[in-house]
Amino acid sequence: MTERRPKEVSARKRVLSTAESIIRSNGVDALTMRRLANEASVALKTPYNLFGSKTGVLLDLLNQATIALVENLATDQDEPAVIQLFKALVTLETFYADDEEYYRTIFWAVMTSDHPEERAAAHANIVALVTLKIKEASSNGELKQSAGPMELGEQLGLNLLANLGSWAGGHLSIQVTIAHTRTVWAALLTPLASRKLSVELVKLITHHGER
Amino acid sequence: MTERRPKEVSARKRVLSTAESIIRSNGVDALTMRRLANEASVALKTPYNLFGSKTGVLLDLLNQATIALVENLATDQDEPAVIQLFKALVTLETFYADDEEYYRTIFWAVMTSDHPEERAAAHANIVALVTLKIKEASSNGELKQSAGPMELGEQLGLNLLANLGSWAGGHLSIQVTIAHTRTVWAALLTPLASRKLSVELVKLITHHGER
DNA sequence: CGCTGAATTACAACACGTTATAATTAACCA
DNA sequence: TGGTTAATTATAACGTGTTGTAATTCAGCG
Repeated sequence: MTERRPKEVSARKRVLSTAESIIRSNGVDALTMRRLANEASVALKTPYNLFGSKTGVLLDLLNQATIALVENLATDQDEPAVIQLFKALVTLETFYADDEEYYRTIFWAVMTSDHPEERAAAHANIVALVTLKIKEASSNGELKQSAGPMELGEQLGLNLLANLGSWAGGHLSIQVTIAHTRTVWAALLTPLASRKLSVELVKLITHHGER
Repeated sequence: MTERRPKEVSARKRVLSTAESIIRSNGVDALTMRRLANEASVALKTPYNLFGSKTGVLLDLLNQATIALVENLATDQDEPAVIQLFKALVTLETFYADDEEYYRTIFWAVMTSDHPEERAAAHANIVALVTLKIKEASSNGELKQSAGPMELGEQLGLNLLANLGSWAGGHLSIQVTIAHTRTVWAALLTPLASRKLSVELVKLITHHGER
């Protein structure tokens, strides 16, 4: 019943950092389980014990990145919740832009894995997060009564997710991707925003004309 | 230089219909190249000669479906181009809904293939199609001058694509997916629409409150 | 009819993700 | 210190997509 950790932990770290460095230097196609095991100095089976599958390894890398991203999200609680959402979009953009190819790669790898459970988790998380903020905005009087916070939050969250999916799979930069998301969010929220909020949203939506 | 067709054509048809029936009866996971070759009474190498890869086979199935879909798109040229776009959304929805699991499967298979060229093609196609209609709308006076047809068309097309990607990979129905697309399209177009068009768009956007 | 050349075939093989098996290692506890 | 037990190891194997090779088939042409 007692769990043994020391060796497993170090092997775990070694596998993860080896995976990351292989991806960084040679791309995700170069990441084979045999090479990973060799370079991490573990048996082929060990990554399977620790992470369950190749996707499990990549998911762990993605989770690491997501944790680091969420730490950067420290929001100013005094600001309107809707504005916090838009600022989070900026944070996300600059975070991913900092190492775009790497994040794109692991995002795509997890997204296209056969085991759909992992996709569903990340999916539900982000929608819940956005919905939470929208509810907050709603109870703060930032939005008109006619706005259904659940549907609105789901709509915004799913839009972000869908766009990130396109980003991961394709040839759009994270900047363009987030710009599209911002435009759609602004277009959806503007008709529902209270007067005060509208002023700030108009600034955001006018970005569309440029570029 | 002369091309021999008879045998190749029949083999081609046999491979495609066999692939389709395997997917329909046992899912895409059951579609292995060896099984496909066996049931199509063809050597393992033949599908590679004809389609290049497994993804090539699936892409051909998707193209078949797309051709059938486009035939259903026969639009009423007298209507405003923007309204034609929204009606095309309805056509797409009912077409996919008719056999949702099958279309979802092949869509996903092509979308997540390693060879990205195939993705890029479908990608460019749909964006071009939407952009064309938006340009038409613009020169018909359906949209205000401030609307940039290129960016707007790209934005709408990419949104549709991103949402279809989510649909293919996930657990959202095609109805919900298209509803989201319709809402976003309406939200983006409404501020840019001429007075006459606005009236019709308002009807569409009010779908959002329900369900 | 027989020839030619391209398509198709049968067969083997490769690298991949993954799993099974049995032997080995090493942390924990008495 | 030595025994117990779980993790790790080495090794082999399976099914997969894909490719190479050499033999075979077959439409078109003289």
